[in-house]
Amino acid sequence: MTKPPTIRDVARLSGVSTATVSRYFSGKTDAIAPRTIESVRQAAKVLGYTPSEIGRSLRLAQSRVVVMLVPDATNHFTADIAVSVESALKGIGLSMVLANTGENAAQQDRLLADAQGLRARAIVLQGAIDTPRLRELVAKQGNLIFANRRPAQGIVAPYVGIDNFQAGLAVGRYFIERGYENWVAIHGPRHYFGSTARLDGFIAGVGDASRVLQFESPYTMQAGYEHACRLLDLAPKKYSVFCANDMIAYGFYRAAMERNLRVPDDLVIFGFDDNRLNEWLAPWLTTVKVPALEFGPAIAKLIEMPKPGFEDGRSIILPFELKVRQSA
Amino acid sequence: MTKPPTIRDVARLSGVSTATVSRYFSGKTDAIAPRTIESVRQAAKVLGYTPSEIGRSLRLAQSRVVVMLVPDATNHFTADIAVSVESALKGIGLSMVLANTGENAAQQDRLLADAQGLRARAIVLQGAIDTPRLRELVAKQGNLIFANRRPAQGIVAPYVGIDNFQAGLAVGRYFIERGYENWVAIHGPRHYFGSTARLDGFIAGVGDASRVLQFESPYTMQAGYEHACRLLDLAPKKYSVFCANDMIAYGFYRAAMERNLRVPDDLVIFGFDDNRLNEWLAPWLTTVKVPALEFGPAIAKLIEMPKPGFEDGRSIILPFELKVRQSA
DNA sequence: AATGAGGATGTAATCGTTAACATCAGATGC
DNA sequence: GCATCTGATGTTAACGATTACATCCTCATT
Repeated sequence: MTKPPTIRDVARLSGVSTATVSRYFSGKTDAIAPRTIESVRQAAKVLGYTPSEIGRSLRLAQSRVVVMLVPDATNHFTADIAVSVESALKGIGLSMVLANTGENAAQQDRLLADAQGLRARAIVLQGAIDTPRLRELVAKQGNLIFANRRPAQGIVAPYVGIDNFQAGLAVGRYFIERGYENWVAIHGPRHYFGSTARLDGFIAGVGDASRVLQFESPYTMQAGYEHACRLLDLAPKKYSVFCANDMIAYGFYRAAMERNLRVPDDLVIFGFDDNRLNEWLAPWLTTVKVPALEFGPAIAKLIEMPKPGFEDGRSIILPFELKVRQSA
Repeated sequence: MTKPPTIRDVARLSGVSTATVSRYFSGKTDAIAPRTIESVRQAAKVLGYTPSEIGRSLRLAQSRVVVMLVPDATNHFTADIAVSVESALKGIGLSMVLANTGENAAQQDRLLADAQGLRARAIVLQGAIDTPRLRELVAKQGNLIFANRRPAQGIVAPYVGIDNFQAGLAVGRYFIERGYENWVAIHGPRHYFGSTARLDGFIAGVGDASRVLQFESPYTMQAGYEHACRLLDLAPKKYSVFCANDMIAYGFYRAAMERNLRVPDDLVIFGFDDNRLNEWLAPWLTTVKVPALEFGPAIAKLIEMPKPGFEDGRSIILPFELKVRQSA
């Protein structure tokens, strides 16, 4: 209704200068007389004053906002990472803005511009698409952090996440070790950095690219379902399928169920991420566990690091784990 | 690295005043000569200039940020609403900040203060907890919007969502119609406004409160699971269970599976929300469909509405739908 | 009593943008 | 030729906070 009280209103009411009020709200209380502190506190309370983050940001040329760009906020794994980051950031006094790129390069670039406009303290990208604008921003701002997928060749910026190649490798080796046949890899979109790292690792693991059926796929249940339908109807076999994430695996599984196929007797399915739904809704899914909740602290640490930390592209590699369950 | 260019830098480079540059970036281009437009455009591009949202917000005493407070961002239904709102807001030039209250009153109040500090254009609450601070804010700022759960008695603010009482009523009537017995209601926490509206509706629907076993529960799978274990072990019966949301229903179902109970022969389960996972992972779940994707446009409309819209607590009631599947 | 130290507080410039108002050049009307 | 108008652009005072620097006061010291 009425516009919010400013530092000046508080100063006037408590009979001090704006400088003193500012000191009070920036925690420099040991330089203020106790009586003054009390009177400022009172006045602020009476007026219902909250310092304007905007005024402060302008003055300090530094906002407390961190922008997180995600390809799909309804992906449970993505959401887990976002929650973890948000809560870690709050711990160091920062807010998180979440925005969806919808796996769309133009949309991503628009959002990057927005983030720049907000003078974001940092920009965290879960699944970035390689565009000129992105490269420009990395070079000029140097406050971008790549989460879960490494930046493309030639982009120097810190990365937080597992080693996707090694994870793919581990799955591939597991396939060999167990003697699985009819390998299928449903991998993520090629425009995502590191989306293919998993695939490359997997191929290195099984040791023979020519025997791997490869499909490029969006990271959705729908896509997994469709790939499965095509595959299972055209050339039914006992496939061993490595899916780029759990969503794709869910979709694949559903198609298999509809055809009365059983895991692991008629079909082997591997997912990736081990999002928290698995425990409840897909306790059958063998997958690679990525520690979603460790992203927040790692990213917070990176942001608090003095600038040089960004510039030399320091990264934090998290551990992964093969989670073997019924489907393999 | 280097600090970002300002409007002054652009003005200097293109040889015009800051006012002209400002006009260009606020879209008042029809008052500028075409040649000037071009030179400003060029200069901005060369410098990589993006207007500072902070400077603009300060000057306009109005930010373009909308804060959304959610009790649990990893709940898929919540995430769907958030995505819908975010995308609708982007359509009208606003950004969304997402924050988790973690179902915690103190945390909610802290976040409300943060939102106030950001001078948020609006604050959207998915599941608000009734606190003095909340009431104060509603009265003083008048820019709060309640989503999915109505505000408590005495709080006048717009609401977007279904009529929870009517939905509960429909479920209760369906129970009667189908002749279900052994009614159980696992309802949400009492401190959520409207959490009990569903329960009250349900009781009105079945018509006899004394025959309804009631449990208060957090909105989690874990909680649903635990309630189910206790109930099914202590006094096994063919229960007909109305869960406060789908998560609770998932947990309940898992416990039932572990005991080799089948739906609907040994057990009837109703969920609530019909989040998008159901289609893929829980195609058996009977539930009340709440149109998550309609929240965004509705909320955007409310925010664009001139102030009086807020003040008289105008609301948008969305339709719901009983989605009967295998579990009932 | 004069000096100085040091603690508490005030003054004022500044951050990047917008917009009301001022200015100015050229076109128009008489 | 002068007044007037119009369209393009410039000048400048905000917006709300922070902070370097200045000031003032009180004591302690000599």
